[in-house]
Formats: sequence, C-alpha cells, structure tokens
Amino acid sequence: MPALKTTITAREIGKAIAKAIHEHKVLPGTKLGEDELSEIYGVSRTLVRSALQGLSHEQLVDIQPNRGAFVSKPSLREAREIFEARALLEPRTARSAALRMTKEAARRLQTHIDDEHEALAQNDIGKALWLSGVFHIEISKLADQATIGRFIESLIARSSLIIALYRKRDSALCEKHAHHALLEALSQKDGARVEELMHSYLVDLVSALDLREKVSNPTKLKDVLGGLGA
Amino acid sequence: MPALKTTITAREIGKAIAKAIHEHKVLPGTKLGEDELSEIYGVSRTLVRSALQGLSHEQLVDIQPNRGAFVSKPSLREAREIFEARALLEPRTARSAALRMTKEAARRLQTHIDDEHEALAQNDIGKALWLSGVFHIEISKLADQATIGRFIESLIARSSLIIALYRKRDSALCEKHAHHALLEALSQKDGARVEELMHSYLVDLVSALDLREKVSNPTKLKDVLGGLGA
DNA sequence: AATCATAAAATTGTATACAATATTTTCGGT
DNA sequence: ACCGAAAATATTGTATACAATTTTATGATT
Repeated sequence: MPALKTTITAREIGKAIAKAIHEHKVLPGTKLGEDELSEIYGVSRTLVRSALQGLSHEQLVDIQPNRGAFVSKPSLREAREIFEARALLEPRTARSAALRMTKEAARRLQTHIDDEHEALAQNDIGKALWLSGVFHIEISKLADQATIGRFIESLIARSSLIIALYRKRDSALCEKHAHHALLEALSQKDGARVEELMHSYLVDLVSALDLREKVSNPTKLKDVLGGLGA
Repeated sequence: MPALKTTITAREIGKAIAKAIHEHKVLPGTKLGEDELSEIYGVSRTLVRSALQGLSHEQLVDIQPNRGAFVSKPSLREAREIFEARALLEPRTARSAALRMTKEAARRLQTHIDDEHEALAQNDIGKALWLSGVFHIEISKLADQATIGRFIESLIARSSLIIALYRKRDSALCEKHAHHALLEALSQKDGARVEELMHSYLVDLVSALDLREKVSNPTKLKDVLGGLGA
C-alpha cells in the first residue's frame, strides 16, 4: 500500500481553506483564527500564517493588522470590477480554448458537468458552485495561457464571495443548460460561438446578483431613529 | 522633526526587493538568501520569508523547496504569454483612463516622463525602466479598475525580467516619444487614440525583444564537442 | 589528477517562546 | 441595572531555537 502522507504544506492548507470559502462552507466575514486552524491541520501557526498570507494575496481573505484574518467581503465596487474583468478575459480565453479542444478535454469537462448536476440534485449548492468554478478554470487552462489562466482563476474564486454576498433571493445560478451549451460549442471548435456563450453566461450570472448601490448608510442614527414615532 | 521610523514591514521589504529587480539591480537567477536579506534589513528571517513568499506569489521570485529563493527567469513561453496578456488588458484599460483624465493626473504623468528622461540622460537605464513601469501603472490606476490594475501591475513587473533576459542587443527601449504621445492623447481624452498608441507601444516593446525559440539545447555534449575538429 | 563516499558547514523548514496589541472580563461608582 | 476604567485573557507579530535538507569541503581510492 502507498505510504501514508504525514506532512502537509502551507499551499495545501491554503487550498483547503480556499475550497471551503468557494463552497460557502465559511461565509464572508468569518474570522480565521490562527490557533484554531493550527489545531485543525495539526501544524504550528507558522504554516497557517503562510497559508493565510497566500490567501490574502489572492484577496480571498482580508488580514487586518493585529486583528487577524477574515474571509473577504468584496464591496459592490469590487464586485462590479471583478465581473468586468471576467467579461474582458473569459470570452476571449474560451475562444482560444475552443481551438485547442481535444476529445480527452471534452470527456473531462463532461465529467465536471455530470458531477455538478449530481451535486445540484443532492441540493449541495456549495459543491455545485465549486464545480462550476472548476469547469471555468479548466476551460481557461485549455487555452494554454497560464498567465491569464491564473488571473481568471483568482477572479472566479472571488466571484464565489460575491455570490455569497449579493445573490438575489431565489435566483438560479449555473443553469445546467449553459455549461452544456458551452461544451457543445467547444467540442465543435466553434470559437465565435464559445466566445458569445461565455459572454452571455457572465451576463446571466451578473443578472442573478443584486449589485445596486445599497441605500445610503445614514451617517446619523438620529435620522432614522429620531421622530419618536410621533 | 518627525519621529524616526523604527519598524519595517514584510511588505516594505518586498517592495524594496521588487524595485531592485525591476531596476535590474539584481538579475534573473540571482539567489536571494534569507540570512543575507535579514542582515540587510535588520530583521529576522521570519519577515524576510514573508516578503519572499509574497514576491513568489507575484512570480517575481521562484522559491525552490529546500534550496531557496531566486529571482525568476521567465521562459520564452511565459514571456510571450505575458505580452499577450498585456496586449489584451492595457490598451482597453488605457482607453478607460482617458475618459477619467484630469489636469492633476496630467501633471503627475508629465513628472514621471521628466524623471524618466533625466534618468536616461544620466544613463541610469534601470531607473528609467522602473519609471517607465510606474508610468504604465499610473495609467491603469486612472482607469479606476483596481482589479485589472493589479493584474497589469504584476505583468509590468514581470516584463522587466523579460527585458533583462531577452532584450535584443542595442535595442532602444521606452523611446521617449511614445510616452509623450500617450500623455498627449490622454490629456485630450481621445480614448480611441490612446488605445491605439498603447497597442503600438506594446508591439514596439516586443519587437525590441528576441523571443524566438532558442537553438535546441543539445541533449548530448558529444553532438557539439564530438568530431575532434577532424 | 579524477572520482566517489563521507563528513562538515551552511541554508531552509517548522515549531516554539516571548513581545505587542486586541478583546473580554471584572468591579467600583453612579 | 448601567456605564467606564482597569485588570485579565486571548490573539497576533516577531525573533529565536531546533530539525531537515542541501551544499561544500575533505580525504581515501583508483
């Protein structure tokens, strides 16, 4: 039998936390205490801190000096920026991916779609969300542009935070249809159509969010609580 | 007089190293030993490691397990990817920047150009290169898209590594003309022209590089050294 | 002299100890 | 009961100590 793995790296810890965030197992604003995490992973705070710093660099967690690490809460502005960036990068990248599509890649993507459907069937929204992200990341990897791929990967991870924060009630995410259509067009190496589908996918995703400006935060409570109900 | 600053943060150390890399004060492949750096900055290895990990995340530094941190040496493939990414992001971003141009921003950019010329006059190529990068970063910041701005910032930093590695002999970088024209068009809020200028700037930059495939690394020295000069 | 095995030194990886800063609790006063 | 100050506690920040690994030096053998 294979040797038991006895060590764990900072990167692995980071990945595990990132996945939990992506799956909405931990929500934006959650404090990620160092002692707590070192307990969980059985390592010293050194590795935990390294992992958290990595996540902070990806802006998945927000490290506040002397206060600790918290799962990020992207602002409305950040949310809009992130989807603008995706709109700029993903359709073009998906188009390139279409040109490099292979039978093997099609199989892999189909598996992802199946897994995603299964997760949805079991009402495991978090897992479905995660798989949806992986699906998009796989496509960007196909484009064989690691640099842009990394950007997209980080944008997708942050998107899950945005979905957690700004999703409209009852809005359906990741319509099963969309990914299937995307795979279809990819398999046909129809780059133009892939680009178009990816674009409209992102538009649909944004439309499932409520990114309107919040009602202005009243600077003075008096304005709201004044009057005494007279 | 202002209080002397007595502490230094990991981020500041990272910035200092990044600047040195950008200015070609340290070249790709250089080893960045932890003890050496902690000596220089008067801190423990803890902070140095944190800084190096941050730089590694930006791919300015390559951390090899148990061997240490080295200034990255982007491959030809990475080099091409990085300039493709810049071509995708920067012209559009610069166009947005044009729309938000202000008198104050124009002054700031002009100062950068002046500084750059001065550095060139003093034959301080490294400083000029750094200032050129800052110029582009300033433009992307004007576009008021922090997310894309960060991507561009990281691409520009890596570009300086590529220039160090692949610059054609005697090729003139950052022709003084280009930045001036860019500023002109920005001041006129001529978005289309800015986009075009940025595009051609990047094309020129790539043309100053030699990104052709190297002659295949002979797997056997015999192939080269065989023959005995017969 | 060149090569390999081994030992010594140097360097990185991880854990722990201590310092600095937040947070919570306690307790006296109104 | 409700503050507010101060102590107690908990948490993060940095340095140091030790372990694991790599690199360099040494020396025996051919």
